[in-house]
Amino acid sequence: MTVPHLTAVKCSECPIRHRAVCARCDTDELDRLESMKTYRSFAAGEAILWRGEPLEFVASIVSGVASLSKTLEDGRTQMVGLLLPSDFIGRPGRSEIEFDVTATSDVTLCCFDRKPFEKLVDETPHVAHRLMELALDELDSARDWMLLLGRKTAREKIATFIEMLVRRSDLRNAPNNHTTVLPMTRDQIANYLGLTLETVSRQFSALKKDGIIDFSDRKNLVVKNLFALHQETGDDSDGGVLA
Amino acid sequence: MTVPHLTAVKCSECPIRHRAVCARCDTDELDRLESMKTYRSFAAGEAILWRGEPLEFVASIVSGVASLSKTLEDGRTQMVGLLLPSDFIGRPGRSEIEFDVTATSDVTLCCFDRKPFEKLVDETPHVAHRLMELALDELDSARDWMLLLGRKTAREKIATFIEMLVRRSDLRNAPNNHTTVLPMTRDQIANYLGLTLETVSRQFSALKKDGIIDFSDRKNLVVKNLFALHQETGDDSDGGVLA
DNA sequence: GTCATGTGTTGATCTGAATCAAAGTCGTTG
DNA sequence: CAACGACTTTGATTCAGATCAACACATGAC
Repeated sequence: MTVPHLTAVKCSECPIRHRAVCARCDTDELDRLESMKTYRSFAAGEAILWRGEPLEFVASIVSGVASLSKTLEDGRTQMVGLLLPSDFIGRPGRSEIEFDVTATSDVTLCCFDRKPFEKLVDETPHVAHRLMELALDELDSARDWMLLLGRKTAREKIATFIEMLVRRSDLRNAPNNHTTVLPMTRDQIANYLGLTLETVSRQFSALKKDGIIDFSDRKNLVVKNLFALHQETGDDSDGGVLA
Repeated sequence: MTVPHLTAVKCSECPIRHRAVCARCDTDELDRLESMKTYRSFAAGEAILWRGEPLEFVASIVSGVASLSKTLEDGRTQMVGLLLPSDFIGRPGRSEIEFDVTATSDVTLCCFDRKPFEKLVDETPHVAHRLMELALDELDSARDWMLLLGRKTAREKIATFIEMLVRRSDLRNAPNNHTTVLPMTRDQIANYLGLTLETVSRQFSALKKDGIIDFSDRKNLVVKNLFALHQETGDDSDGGVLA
């Protein structure tokens, strides 16, 4: 899978250098970080962190997709965030989280023990600064998602989702014929968008029938017309001839 | 209006000392802050900040209620945040915001010019730390709201909203008979909850009929049974006698 | 007072998405 | 390769909440 964030910034292989920590890659602290890191893997479906559990480490996604979700007492759940490669898990200064973190696909994390990581953060203001930026970015995207959940129709939700995937996974193609991989099942997409899996499936079928997207298989998606994604129903039957 | 946050922390009158800046109130920096502050007022309905506009100041709400909202091209809008007295407006290190800020009622703000405020923040790590905490709090409540918008029913949305108001406005009453003031119109509540104003009105009526809440007038609300707020429909007709 | 105007309630109807139900597709394992 | 399970599609039906519409109730201006 392509990770534009990693190739965009020329720096060594550890993702945390890029998104979470280092806007100024030539400092000493990075060597300290480097010596602290460990890798952990989780199988698809496995829990990474439970709500309320003490937070032992911070981490950066190396590969795979993880999700943040909240659950009501009766089992209804809503994803509240999606973590793609190079994204950061962690709450500077917090020891608990308010949501579950689950591996959506097989996931590899690059982890740092929380305590020494926080010590490092406290001692290097530009790293703290970078983490604040990340938190504000998260806040902005959470608010975008609130608009989606509260006011968009099923088709608009799917369109926004596809557009987000294209934006994050495909930076080099021509304006049309973008390619993406759906990183999750219909059920998980439904949880992310505040829909049911049936509605997600129907909307994909409708977009396909309208010639806006196409599937080579269940996961691999071609967007044939990015602009039309955001248009009305594409009810193009042209008003057929009188019978 | 009662502002529990202000009375809970014994400190001088400026709200920014309490929520945004100062967990350690005896430092010199506060005097610098004190000399920087100015007050601004906005009438109900007036815009405080527009999306994309350069951000000239940070501020703390002294009185009144303001809201953050996002709007789709066709006019559908969704509130993405509600600012009550002592809440903070501002994005350390950012010069723009991604949403509109509007005065929901008449509002008074305690403002600080952004540049000198940020200088102060850069020079005093514990203030930066406090701002990070605020950002993470915001993120947590944004995610709670995502669960509400994506998965809760109209009744549950109203119940959660009422409970939030009670929690923030009324800390000293007995477990039942909590009192609150609805700080906004039905229409604004609907925008906050991802509903229409008619649905909001109907749900209030239903809760009243079920004896769970009561209105002395349109704005003043008594919660007679906080627990029952979160129960099922309260369809208590008991299965009447056979006709 | 009465006439606007903004706000709130209630009723009737419609509709988009949920729910219920049945098949179809793919990948895996024995 | 057959049989199983996980995932997906599609159809029929239902229902919560939206929409459309009318009226009620304040408040303030004149």
